[in-house]
Amino acid sequence: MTQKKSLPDSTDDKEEKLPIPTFIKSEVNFVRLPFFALSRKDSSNRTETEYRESTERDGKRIEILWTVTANAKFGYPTPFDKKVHKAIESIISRKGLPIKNPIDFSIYEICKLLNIDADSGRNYEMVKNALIRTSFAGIQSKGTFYSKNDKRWIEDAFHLYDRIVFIGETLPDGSIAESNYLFLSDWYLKSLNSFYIKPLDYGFFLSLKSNIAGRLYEFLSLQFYGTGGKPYSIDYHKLCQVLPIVEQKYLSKAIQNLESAHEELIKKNFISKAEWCEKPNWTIVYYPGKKAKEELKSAETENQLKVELSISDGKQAIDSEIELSQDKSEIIENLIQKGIAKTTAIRLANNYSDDRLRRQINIFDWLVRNKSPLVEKNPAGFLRKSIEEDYQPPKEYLDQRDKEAKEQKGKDRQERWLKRREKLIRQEVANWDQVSLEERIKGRLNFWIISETMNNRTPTSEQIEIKKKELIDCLPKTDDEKFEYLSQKYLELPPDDFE
DNA sequence: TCTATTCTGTGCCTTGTCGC
DNA sequence: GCGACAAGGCACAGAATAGA
Repeated sequence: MTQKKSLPDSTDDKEEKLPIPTFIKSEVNFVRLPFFALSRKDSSNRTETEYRESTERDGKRIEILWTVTANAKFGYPTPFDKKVHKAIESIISRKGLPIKNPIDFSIYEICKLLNIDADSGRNYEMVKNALIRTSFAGIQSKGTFYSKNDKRWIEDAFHLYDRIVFIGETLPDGSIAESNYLFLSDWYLKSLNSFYIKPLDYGFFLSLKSNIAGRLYEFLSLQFYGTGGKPYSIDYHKLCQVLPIVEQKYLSKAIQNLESAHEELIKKNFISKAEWCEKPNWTIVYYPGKKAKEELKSAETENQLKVELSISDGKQAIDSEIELSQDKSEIIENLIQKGIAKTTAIRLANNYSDDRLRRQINIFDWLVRNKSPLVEKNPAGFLRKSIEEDYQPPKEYLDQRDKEAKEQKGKDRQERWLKRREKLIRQEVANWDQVSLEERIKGRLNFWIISETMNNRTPTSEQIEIKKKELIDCLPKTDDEKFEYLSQKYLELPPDDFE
């Protein structure tokens, strides 16, 4: 077995390759709305694709509908059929406007454009079947297909191709076809001729390996034009309808299904990133990459695209500042560190107040520190549930918190007293000279007299004068000595009447 | 217990090779 | 040129497992 040949790659340097136009003219309605299935399996299971939405037009709320129905015999248009259609668009793009029916083409040419073996009879058959399947798929539009020519949303049932006549078959005028002829439907043809087109890089489209990536490229290319190059957000549900892909029940599956396509588009710089937001309805935010911006710039300069992009009042451009606040980000980071999944952490942060989140995180931390059995088996699960149900803190937690609070209060009082004490002492140092020396030693002198008297050594007036002089001589001279001296007067513990 | 994620298998398609 | 066949890829579904 040789290496599997990848899907046609514009970078392949093969001989006999037909010149591929850089840009092809893709009709906007068919870029915006779903038509082809994106997987073989899906196309074999699918009989219909329905895009339904409630929107407001002219002040009225209306239901719009786009349905693609497979022919029972030929089946639903497949991803390969989509590539064949893109090759048809490529052929059309080489023709000048106005485009007229029928479009003559060769299957050889299509095979070359698809970069598949043009000599294989089987490939010829596949291309033929693709064109037949596409022409048999029925479309119903109720306010979804926009006719730029008529400036209105149409209500009609039609096909993408009205008729396909292969070489040797009879043409509508009775003559025998000498080439293959494709008759485009009226609405499609009118739309192309009224320049309701989105130029797409065909080489880039072919280079995308994932069918979903290819579909996202054309869809987002249009939407980025609508947002003026700003990020574009879309609900997952809606995206599933417009691609179309099977809608998943779980977020992880949804992410998994789109992951490879997103990675490919990021790798090829069409988008810089695709961000999933769980709230409100699994929203995906697509940020245009270098390639998308370049295309946008090119379309603007050429003034090629004048479209009415909005088919609904759904998600539009969003500003970049959808990012979370610093507080929320810190909380989310904290929750993730504690073992909660990122998506859940974001959901919790969005649903509950910062106070509640912080309170429960504090209780959780306390439980962990105290090796509580509550957080032994499934700590992250406990934390999530405690936030969701706003658990009351345990009694021990409250008791300890009260005790800590009391201790803290005592410490704060002590600190405030020490500051007050220092202030009082410094004030007294400053006012030192306002008090006489006799007054300063009065207390000590009296204390000495009482002590001597109690010991039956009642001092004489001469002895008192000597002691008085001695005490005055001992009084401090410098400010520092005065501060030290006065410190003895004020205890370090706050007095009972303090505050 | 419910929800989400991961793993694995299935069905279908594409591609290349080989032989008639 | 054509058919048969094998290998690999892809989207998807369901079972098993982990997490909340």
